Parts: sequence; structure tokens; C-alpha cells
Amino acid sequence: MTGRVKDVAAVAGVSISTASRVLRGISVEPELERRVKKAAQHLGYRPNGLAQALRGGRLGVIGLLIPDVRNPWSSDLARAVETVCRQSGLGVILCNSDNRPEQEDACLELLWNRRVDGLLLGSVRGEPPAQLADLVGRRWPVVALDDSCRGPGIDIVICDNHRGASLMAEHLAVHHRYRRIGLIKGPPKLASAEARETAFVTALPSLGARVVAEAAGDFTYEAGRAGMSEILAKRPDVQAVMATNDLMALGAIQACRDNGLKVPDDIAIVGFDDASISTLSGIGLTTVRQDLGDIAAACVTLLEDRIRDPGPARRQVCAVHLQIRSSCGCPTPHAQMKVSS
Amino acid sequence: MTGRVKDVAAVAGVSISTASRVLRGISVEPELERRVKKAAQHLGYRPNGLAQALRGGRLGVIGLLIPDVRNPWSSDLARAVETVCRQSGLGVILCNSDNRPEQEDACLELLWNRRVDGLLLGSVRGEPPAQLADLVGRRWPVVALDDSCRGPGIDIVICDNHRGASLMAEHLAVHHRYRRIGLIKGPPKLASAEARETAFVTALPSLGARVVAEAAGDFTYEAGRAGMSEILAKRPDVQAVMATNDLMALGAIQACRDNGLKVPDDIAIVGFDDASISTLSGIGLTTVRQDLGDIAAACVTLLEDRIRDPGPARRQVCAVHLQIRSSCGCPTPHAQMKVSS
DNA sequence: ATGAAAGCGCTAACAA
DNA sequence: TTGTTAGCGCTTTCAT
Repeated sequence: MTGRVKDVAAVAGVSISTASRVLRGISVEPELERRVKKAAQHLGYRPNGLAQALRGGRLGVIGLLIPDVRNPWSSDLARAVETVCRQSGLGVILCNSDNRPEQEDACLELLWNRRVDGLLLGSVRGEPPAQLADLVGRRWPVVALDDSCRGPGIDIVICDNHRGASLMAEHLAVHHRYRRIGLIKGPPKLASAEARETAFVTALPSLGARVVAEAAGDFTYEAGRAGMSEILAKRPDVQAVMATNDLMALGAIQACRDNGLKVPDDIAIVGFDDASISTLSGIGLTTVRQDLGDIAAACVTLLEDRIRDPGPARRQVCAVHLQIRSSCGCPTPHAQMKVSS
Repeated sequence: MTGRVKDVAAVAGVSISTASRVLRGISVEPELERRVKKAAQHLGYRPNGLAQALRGGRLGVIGLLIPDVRNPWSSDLARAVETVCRQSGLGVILCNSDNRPEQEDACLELLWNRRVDGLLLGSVRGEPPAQLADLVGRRWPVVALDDSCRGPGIDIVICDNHRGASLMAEHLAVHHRYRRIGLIKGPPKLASAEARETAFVTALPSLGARVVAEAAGDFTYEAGRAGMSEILAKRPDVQAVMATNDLMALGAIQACRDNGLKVPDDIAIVGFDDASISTLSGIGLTTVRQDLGDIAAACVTLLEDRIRDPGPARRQVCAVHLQIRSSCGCPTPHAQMKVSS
């Protein structure tokens, strides 16, 4: 298909193994090295990663399994992961599962067939896919982004959901003195969502506030909208609502507008994630920021560790902090929206 | 690493090639076939795609190069491409270039090193990356999503930008009878954007309207916002504005709000793309719909054709149609927002 | 220090 | 039909 080591060797007039050594940066007589490099350059030689991987090396590609890359948080994650990976010379195969077990299995099959070096699981709710246990058993390196997907050979990276929700509770109850608070929940069986909910609900009472209305949700815009309407119907006197992710918060803001309520004058809405897309609501969304750059870096580091040698499962928690904008009722410093490109 | 053909053969008590044949669905004596299948099942055998590809087959992975997957249109595209590919058993390696030549080159290098079967170029503005010519010269299958990236071995798939813009011009000028119209342009050197602009500007006069103010843009939310402000400052009497993509249209809507203008009561704003994220603006965005499912399917088909045999470059134009919602001033059928998950 | 040769897992041409 | 063998491009002993 293109220049091979053999060709380079032939042009340089050396043996294959000498050429290979030079190409791999192993010490060789200077004169030969020069000739080989020149030959490689001349032929536009590029190593065949497939052959290298087959020989025992690594392919230099990992899989990223998420529900849907169109979801703002997922695309932020995909972007962050790809950036980190590219810096390590790794490629990323993107797989969308729609949270459907059969699609998850199909993706795992695909990735395993290509002997991808490892898997980043940004997806799974509740039970891990059936295939997974088998693959992990075969020493396939896997890092998951939610506690739901725990297992012996699976590292976990998450942001500090508990702390994030607690901070937000404090901000709403102490700083703003809101008393009657609403909560739009995330998908059931998703540990991250549950952690946010529990921490939030638990933290409020000791701060003089409480959750007076809850709505179910599944992290979609529509769910946020519906959940908010439901809460307003149940408790028109609610003063602030936290959605367990930003996309639902945007939906909630829209629902408020639909009901003739102004955010944050009439009601405060806050989210969780600090997804880059949040600015599209036209309002500065107060939220809990998890730095996906950090998270992606942690994931890739753990994955590479595990690629090198198996070891026991680890769990890493990344820091979060409040990202205060205006939707909570705080005054807005002028034009603090972030560019979303 | 895991069961190989050799192992399957050993367990089944047949030769390697017999096992290989069964695994590849080639006719074999029923009894042997049964034994091989049972052995494969028992060992959890999965073919090693690397070895298959090295042997002369295909890896079953393509590259997708886009500027930034966080951009709504890009993530819609990535999703559509991945969906189509999965149905063909293809994996997709995602690469973000940020429109930076050095990143584009790094991505191409990565993809070529892994001997990916082909490349989908959803990115390049103006000059194609330096590497590309070389790789295409080596018969690497490439399909581009913009006319900017023309070349002998490069197929092109685009939506009918000309028709889309003309339809929109007609809708605004004839149906709504707007006379003074604004235009927020796309990135220079991007053929798709230029086609939209030219068609739009050209179509209006014969319909009794004209573009009274233009603003430069680069397809980002911020550009839409800035462009709109600029247009409003220049021509406060503008009746309708088309942005050459949806994200800028959302920015434009925000700018209108910032300036105390209601859309569509005071001014009409329309976009182009029908990105799934548009609903987040809280208003039904009238836009030109390009069906990314169709486009992705066309891309993958062309790519697979070209993988099979080179042939001359082809160019395929996909249909568009008006997606009329409320931002142009048309009455809204109740609750026609699309779920964005 | 350099070259010859084996082998990664697989398929296909050839031989039996 | 089935089995033996060569070889995809590369790295790595092993011998020189």
C-alpha cells in the first residue's frame, strides 16, 4: 500500500532490522542512520500501526461509549477526551449507545474486534452490558464515568457529585435564603444523579430550607421542561429549583418562560455540569462546574496505567466548584457569557 | 490475548484453515462445522480485526475530521455518521481540528498510521491540509462535505445550499413580504457558506426585497450575536435576518433580546441547518433543513464505493427543505418543538 | 553493530 | 473437501 520498512531498507542499502532500528530510534552507526532516515523521508514512510499492534504493541486507539454525542455534556466529554488522547497519540472511536443494551453490546463487539487498547465508559446506567464482564475478564482495560458500573477490573472517575450538590444547596439556602426548593431528578439507576439528589435533599434541612417538590427526569431538555411544569403546578410558591444537569435546567427555564415567570426575578433555576452549551439559553446559568479537561485527563491516565499493567480497580474523584452566574439571582457581572463555538 | 483460530481448530480437532473457513461461513462438512462452531462458542472466540486487516482486508474503521464536536451541527453530523457506520459494521475515529492546519495534519497522521479505511472530511476551509494530497495520491478514500476541499480523488457530498437559501429568500420576501433584509455570513473560504450567501443575496431583488445590511461571521454563537448587534446598529429598520447557520441564528435571537426586540414580533430571524440543538433557544427557529441522516448515508456509501475501487471523483447533492416554525413570523402550531436529548 | 529468521493472527493459494 | 504453507508489515531474539 505504501512504503514499508523493507522498502526503506532496500533504498538505504541496509538490512530490514537495521532500518527498523533507526526508525525506532535505536542506536546505529551514524552513516547508516543517515541513509535510512533519508530513504524513509524520500519514500514518505509511515509505520503501519496495524502491524505494530499485531506484533505485540498497542494500536493506540481507545473506545468511548456514550449515550448520544448530541447531548451537550456528552459532546463536551468527547471533545475533552479526544484532546487529551491526541496529545498522547491516541485515537478515539466514538460509540453512541442510546442507553440501549443491544447497542452497547454491538459497540463493545466492534471495539473488541478491532482490539482497541481500552474503553472509556461514559454511559452505562444500572447493569453493565453483558459482554463487558467477559471482556474485563480478558484483561481489557476499562474506565467508567459513573459508580453504577462498578466491577473488579474497572477504574472509576467521577466528579465530586456530593460536594457539588451540597455547595449548591448552601448557596441557595444560605446565600439567597430560599426556603422552598424544587428538584428535578436524573435518570434512575445512574449513581451520579442519585448522589446529587441525595446530597442536595440531605443538605437543605440543616440550612433552614427543604425540597418541597420533586420531579422525575432523564437528563433531557424535554424532561426538564416537563418536570418544571409539574413542580410549578404542585407548588406555585417554589422559590428555587435545581436540575441535576444543565440540559434539564435549560428546559426548566423554558418552562418558566412558558408559565410567564421570569428567571431569576420570579424564580431561581440552577443546574449541574457547566456544559458549554448552556449559554444558548440567553441567561447565565448558575451551575456546578465539573472540569471535563481534568476528568478526561484522569480517565486517560488511568486507562494507560491499566493498559500497562492490570492492577486493582481504583476510583478517582475530581474537584467541582460553584459556577455562579445570574440564574440563581446573583447579580451578573457584565457580559460573562462564555463563547460556545 | 484471547482465543485464536488456532485454538478453535485445536479444540474442534480440525485444521486451522477448516476452522477459518467455518468462521468465515464457507461450506464445510456439517459435522466439522458443528464442532468448530461449538468450539468457537465455547472459547468465546472473536476474530482479530487487526490481523484480518493486515492480511489484506479492511480494518472497518473510518476517520471523521470536524472542527469541534461541541458545535451543534458537528455533533449532529457525528451522530448521524456513527449511526450509519455502525449499521455497516464500521467504527468511527473522531478527530477535532479546530480548523487548525497543524491539528488537521496530526489527525491525518494518526488516522493514516492506523490504516483507517477512509476519511470523512467535515471540516476543511480553504486549502486542504498538506498531508491530504499525498494520502489521496496513495489512493486513500476521502469524502469531503464542502466544495472547498475539491480534488481528483475526493468525492463530495453537500446539501443543496443554493436551493435552501433561495427557498428561504422566497419565504421571507414573498410569503412575509419583508423588504429590508439582513444577512449574517459564514466563514470566508467555506464554499457552503458562500453558496448560501450568494444564492440568498441574488434571489431577493427579483422578489422585491434586498439585503440592506451584512455582517461577517464564523458559524459561532458569539458571531451571530455580534453580527446581529452590528446589523441593528447599521439598519434599525431591518425586518428579517438570515444567519447562514443555526448557531449564529441563536446568537442573533439573543442579540435581539438584548436590544429589547421580540422575535418574531419585532424582527424575524431565520437560520440554516436545522440543528437539533435549536430548540434550546426557547423559540421555534425557522430554518433550512438538511437531513444529516441522508448526508451521512451518502458519505458512507461513497466512501465504501471508493474503498472498493478508486474511480473518478463524484459529487452528490442532498435535498433540503424549509423547516418553518415561528421565528420567521409564521403562526406556530402548538408545541412543535423537537425533543433534544 | 548488523543481518537472518521467527512469529503476531489471519486468509488464500496450493497440495493432497 | 481438507490440510499445509506462505505471507500481510513489523519487532525481536538469535547468530554473526
